[in-house]
Order: sequence, then structure tokens, then C-alpha cells
Amino acid sequence: MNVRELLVECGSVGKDIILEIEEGELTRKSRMAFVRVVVAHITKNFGDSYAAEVIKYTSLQGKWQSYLRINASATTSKQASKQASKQASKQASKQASKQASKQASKQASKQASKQASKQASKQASKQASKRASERASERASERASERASERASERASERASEQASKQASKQASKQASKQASKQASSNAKQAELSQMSSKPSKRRNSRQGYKLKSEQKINHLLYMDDLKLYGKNEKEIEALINTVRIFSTDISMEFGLDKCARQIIQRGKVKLTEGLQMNIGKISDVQLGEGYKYLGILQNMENMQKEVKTNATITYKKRLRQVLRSKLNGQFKMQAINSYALPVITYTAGIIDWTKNELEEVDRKTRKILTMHGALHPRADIHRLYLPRNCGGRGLHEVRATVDLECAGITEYIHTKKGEDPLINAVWQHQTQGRECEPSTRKALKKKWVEETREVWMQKPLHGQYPREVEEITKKEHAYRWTASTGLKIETEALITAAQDQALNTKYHKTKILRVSTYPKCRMCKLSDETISHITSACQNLAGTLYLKRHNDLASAIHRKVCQNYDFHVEPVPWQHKPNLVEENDKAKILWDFEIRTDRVMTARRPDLVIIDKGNKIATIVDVAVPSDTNIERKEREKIEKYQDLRLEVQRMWDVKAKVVPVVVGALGASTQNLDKHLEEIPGIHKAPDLLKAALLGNAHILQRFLDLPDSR
DNA sequence: TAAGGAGGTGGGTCACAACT
DNA sequence: AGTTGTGACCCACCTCCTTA
Repeated sequence: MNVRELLVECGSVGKDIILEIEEGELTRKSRMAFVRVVVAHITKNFGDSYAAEVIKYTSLQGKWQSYLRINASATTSKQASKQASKQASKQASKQASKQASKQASKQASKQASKQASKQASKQASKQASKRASERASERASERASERASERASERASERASEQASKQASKQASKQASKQASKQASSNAKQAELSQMSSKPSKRRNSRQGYKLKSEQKINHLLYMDDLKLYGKNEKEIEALINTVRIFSTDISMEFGLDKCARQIIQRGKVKLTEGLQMNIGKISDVQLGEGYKYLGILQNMENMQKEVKTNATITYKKRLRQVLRSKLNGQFKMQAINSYALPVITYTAGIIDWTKNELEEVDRKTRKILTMHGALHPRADIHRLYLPRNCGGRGLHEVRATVDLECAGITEYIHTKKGEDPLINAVWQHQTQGRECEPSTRKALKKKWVEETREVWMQKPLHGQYPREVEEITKKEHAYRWTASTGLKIETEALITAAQDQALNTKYHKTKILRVSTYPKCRMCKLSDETISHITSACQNLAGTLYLKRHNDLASAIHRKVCQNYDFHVEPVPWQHKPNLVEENDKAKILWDFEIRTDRVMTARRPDLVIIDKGNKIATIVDVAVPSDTNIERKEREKIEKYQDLRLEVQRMWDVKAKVVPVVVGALGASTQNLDKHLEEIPGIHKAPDLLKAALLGNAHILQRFLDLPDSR
């Protein structure tokens, strides 16, 4: 299809366009006409759904070069490439909007109200589902839908907001229903209010209120202690306020006049008045620039987006810092942020229109604050930060994702309830604009999000290296069990995860990845490359000192528990426990790092622990190791193999049944599937998390010490 | 070099005012 | 009343910078 020919065909309009293109700039008017001509042509020839590919028409000279030649085809064509379909959808949407606007032009007046109601319903539905999630009761849903319609009415008609004093409205509703049933002669307004609060369905049919497009009337919103009244003009509002006042008086409650406010909107504009003078006092108008807080959201003629956002962000950050300054451990700090700080933002989800950028900004700020408090290494992976702990993440909730999920939840709620309530249905209709669709559930979205985030993390060349390697060796729940069970400080947690992410400042990293150094070898032993796994488990210079201490800490933790089991005296505090070479009483004998004299010559005869249970005639040979995470399984097999000779010798010499138990914990927290099974074989109660914690603390100490050393080169 | 963050760019949408 | 022009805003995408 040649665009130029097309323009020539369509007469004077086309000729003008051609002229303009050749002369220089195309005016917006002509550009639009241009698009209309092209789109009309395509839809005429290829139907409503087509694929179009836009190609530069290089054979033309001058200005025409930058304009387009379009290859259009019906969408069934298999040749349509990805690009083509992308373009097509773009064009299609363009065209759709064009046509829509044309058609809609006739209904301009309707559109205006549509837009108003669109926004209104959006906000309303959000609030609706929020309440609903809290109460999931009929009342809640009703109120919600009412709020929706209320919002819709806001722009088009006058509106006044009014809040009765808290307890008044609460008790009023209760008492009102009682009184109404008791006294048939009670005044009409009383009856009306009682209906409002006790029989929601009738309340909607009352005379007063703002009328929606769907013919329903709405005259108030009530949630707990917040009451809002709506009327189609000032008089109605006065009448409604009067109703509330009468009730308040009846039950001896006073109007909290200073907490009430009114707003009159005429033709979409706020009309400021002196306020409403009543015999009990004056209800003043909502002041310009100020707002009125309804259910925690600052509102004026509409939600005060900017103010709410700023306030929410400030409070969020304040709470975030508060949590991080606390003495909670890493896991609980994350939980506290999720349940104490984050809801400040998520409460506004669906009511306030957060942009993607704003939410990402909040996330960035969060990470910055975390880093400032030592809770996140600046080079650590951010996708991992937001993954659940059982997937290897740190269990923080991403603000953006949480808000998205919240909105999805609201949509889901409205979708399921729309059949039960005409007002909710109205909200749904506004939101979908007639396009029926099945919203995906919140749960499914969450699952999808976790999967995708995890995939991104795993695919990263550097950060994804650890999970890829370690998950080949052991199961996820064993590799990451330390994150949920050890109760480490958040700083230690950050250090360990940064080490797993290969994000620490090692010489190998500097040389091979940053290329700022030329010497990748270890600063201590100068033999191997200075990688994380080298520092944590393979450096010869550290073997006799730091590794030994880590190893002994772990072994002595086991020793202490064994001693407790056989009623030996132990220090009350674990870290003060100093194992003796030999402990013996009538129940058992415990050897610590003891070289066993054997008749036959053998290499491995000095295990970390030998426990001889005298009663059961069982000897347990325990050996502890903290290898690099990728070696745990191999190490475990090696240990068992290594002590087989000794086991047989012990059986023969001491006339007991002997077994070898390896306790292998990865330096960065991974463990094998067998760890729990092995621990059960050792007398006493041994918990894997305690051992993991001992290993990780030792390891964090090693990393800190090592990386703090001056670079020799 | 990997990753995150910041800023720029182009395209799209929307609201509003001016014009026809 | 309908059309057109304009600016604000948003978003996706890209590039560049920074940091380790």
C-alpha cells in the first residue's frame, strides 16, 4: 500500500497533506487527517482486526523518506511478525480511539459525566473492597458500593459531607432500629434514619439523595464512626443533617459540630458559603486548600492525591526507620516492616492513583534506608530482597507489587460481588466500560510475581550463581532454611546474603569483574584466587585459626548438648562452654578431639567427638565440617567413609556398637537433606538451626576480619 | 563487569481552553 | 455543540553514570 497514492486518491484533503509534507512541517490538523485516511483505508480493506507493518519508504526523496509505507494484512496471516502485530495493535488502538471519539462526540455531554463517574467508581470500588476485606459482610459491601456511587455523584451534583460525632452515629443506628420497631408513632424522620442504619436495602429507596445513572439513589455513607451525607441540593442536605440531629438528641448524644464540615458543589465547582447555621450551632464549609479526612483519606472535592501521597510516604519512612532502629532480629524486622510500615501505603492502594514511578521511588528509598542501617549490602540483589524466605529471599514486600496486588484484590472482590448488588455492578460497569473481562485472582498474581522475580534472580550471571549451584546439590528448603530459623541480626543476614550474591569486595571480583586490579590471588595465602568460597572455607592461612574456631564453636555446641543429656555439669550460657578432653560418669564417657589409640595403624583416629553410652553400649563418632556450600554433600560422604576403619576398631576394642555421624553445614548456610537425620543419631536434642547459626556467625566473623585486612597489593 | 539508578526521549492520553 | 490546539502528565525504553 503506497500512502502517497492513497492520499492522491482521496481528493483535496490528501493533496493538502502531500503539499505540507513536501514543503516541510506537517500541522497537527493534517497529521490527524492523514492518520484518519490511512486507518480508514486499512479497516476498509482488512477488517477491524489487522496486522500492519510500517516500513520506511526509502525510494522516495526528501521529506517523504521519513514517512511511511504500510504493509497491511488480515491478522490471520501467519507471516505477520511480532513487530507487525505490535504495530498493528498500536494502530488499532489509535483507530479505535479515533472512532470512539468521533462517535462519542455526539454524546459529549454524556461523556463528561462518564469520566466523572469513571474516576468516581474507580475510587469507590477501591474503598469498597477495602472495607469488604475487613468485614466481608453485606454491610461492608453495601457501604462500599454506596461510596462508589457517591463519588460518581460528586462531580455532577452538589454534595455536602457531614460527620456525626463518633459514638453518636454508632449508637444511633442501634437505638434507632429498636425505637423504630417499638414506636409506630415515632416521627417520620426517625423512622427513616432507622431504616438507613438497619435496613440498607430500604435506605436506598428513600426520597432524598443523589440519583445515579442506574436510577439508584444514594444519600449517605456510614462506616463505623464516619458518616457522610449526600443530597441533590442544599435543602436536602439540611434535611438529612436534621434527621441525624434529631436522632442524636433522642439518644442524648451531642453533635460534634467542630468535627463536621459541609461542601456544596454546583456544576463541578465548589461553592463557598458562610456555613450552615443550625439552632445548635454552625457547620462550616470545607475550606479551600484544606481537606476533610474521611476514613483516613484526605478529601476535598475529590481525594487530595498529592497530600495523601506525601503524608503516606513520610509516615512510611518514619516507621521504617523506627523498625530498623529496634532490636528485632533480621527476620522479624522484615516482618515488622511488612506489617507496620507498609500498610501505610497499601491502605491508600486503589483509592489514590499511585504511578509506577512514585511507587518505585518509595522502593528505592526503602532500599537506601535499609542500606544506611546495614540491613542491605549496596551491591546485593534487589529481586532477592523481595522474595519469600523459603525461596531464598529476605521476605520484604515490595511496595509496588503490594499495591498492585491490593488493586487486583479489589477488582476481584467487585467482580465476585457484582451480581449481588446493583451498586457494585454499577461500579464494575464503570470500571470495565462495558468490556467484560475475567480478572485474575490476587492469589494467582502473587504466585506469578514470585515465580517471575525468582526467575530474574536465578538468571543473573553473578547474583544468580549461588542459587543455581546450591539448588543443584540440595533442596530449596534446606539451602535457605537458615533465613527463617536462625534469628540472625539483620546486619549479619545482609553480610551473608551479600556473600552469596558474590557482591563483596574480593580481589578476584576486583580483577576479573571490575578490572581495576591485576592480582586476583588471595591476600593471605597468595595461592588461590580470592573468591568468596576461598575466603570462607579454603584459605590455608585461615585454616589453623579462624576456620578452627568456627569449627570448634560448632562442635562445642554439640558437646554441650550431649553433656546435658548425660547429666554432666555445663555452663548455663552456651558460649561459655569449654569442652574437657574427657568427661566421664557412670552413664557415659565423652571424648573431645581425642586421639584414639588403636592396635592397627590408621590415619583417621581423631574425630571431634566420641560418645560412649555405657548403658546401651553404643559408641557415636561425631565429626564436624564447615565446607563451602557446593561441597556439603561430598564432604558428608567423605566423613562417613573416613571413619569406617575407626568404627570397626572401636567396636572390636570396646565391645560396643559404633556408628559414624557427620555434621556438615555449609559455610553460607546450606545444609543437606540428611542433617536432621544425622542429628537425631547423636544423644541429646540437637537443633539444626542452632548449628547453622553457629556456623554463620563464625563465617560472618571470618568475612569481616578478612575483608577488613589491608590489601597487600 | 553487573547491577541499580537517574535522566532524557518519544509516544500516548487526558483535560482544558479557544475556535468554528 | 463539536472540533482543534496545547500543555501536563505518564510510561516504556534507552543511555549514561555510579558503585562495588
